[in-house]
Amino acid sequence: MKLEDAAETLAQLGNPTRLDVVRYLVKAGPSGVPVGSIQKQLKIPASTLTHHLKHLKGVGLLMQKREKTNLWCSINFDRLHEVSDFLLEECCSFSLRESDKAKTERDAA
Amino acid sequence: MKLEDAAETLAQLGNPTRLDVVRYLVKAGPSGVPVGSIQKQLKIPASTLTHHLKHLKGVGLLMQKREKTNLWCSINFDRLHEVSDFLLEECCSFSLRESDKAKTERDAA
DNA sequence: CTATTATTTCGATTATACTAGAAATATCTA
DNA sequence: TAGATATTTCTAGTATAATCGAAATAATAG
Repeated sequence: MKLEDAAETLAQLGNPTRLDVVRYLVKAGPSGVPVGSIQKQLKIPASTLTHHLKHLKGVGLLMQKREKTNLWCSINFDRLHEVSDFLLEECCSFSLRESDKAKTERDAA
Repeated sequence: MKLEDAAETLAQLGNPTRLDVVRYLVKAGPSGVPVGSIQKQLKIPASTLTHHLKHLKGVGLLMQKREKTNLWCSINFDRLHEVSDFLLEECCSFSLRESDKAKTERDAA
């Protein structure tokens, strides 16, 4: 994942309203939920919600599928994983080293 | 981690310049690097860099420690983990289910 | 104390994002 | 087709962020 893409995706996740939506969609699971359910559950005005969904779709975090009058929304889990992986690239080995240091210090005490 | 804090932290990570800094600090490891090194390596104007470092410090992603004329910067790995954990809370079980589905489909074929 | 290097503050410009009501459109059901 | 429900577009107000040069401050070495 390129830095610019990761930054853009993280920026979209960095809005409280959108993060709330994402969290809701994660909990909803792969089958997803209609736009209207999100709106009612999270109490977001319809136009505001549409605006945010467009953003999430724009960075590939959101998938949509129409069924009758409802538009079902679901999270793109792979994308979410890509972003969190970007955040942690390389860093796990370092934090392990930190943990080892801490452990070593405890052992020495 | 509270949603508001996660959103604020993600928003700070969602700027290309800052994410570049974070990536650089992650690679630098726990010992960190001086502000000036970041500035030269990533070619960010000093005042711009100070501005971004303030943001990163504000959400607890950056730790600083003065040593002679240099101000050493290092990433707070724990904080980075907290954020990525927030992104993935609950979602791993779902993506496992998806993997299981995929596996099931492969097995059936 | 002076010079040097490192970092921050100030200030101004420019651009972009958030929010949500009202009206418009889309999709279905009867 | 009419009526109901779902979703989007339009629009406008308000707020916040990114950028960086110039000047100011901090910390040290000689």
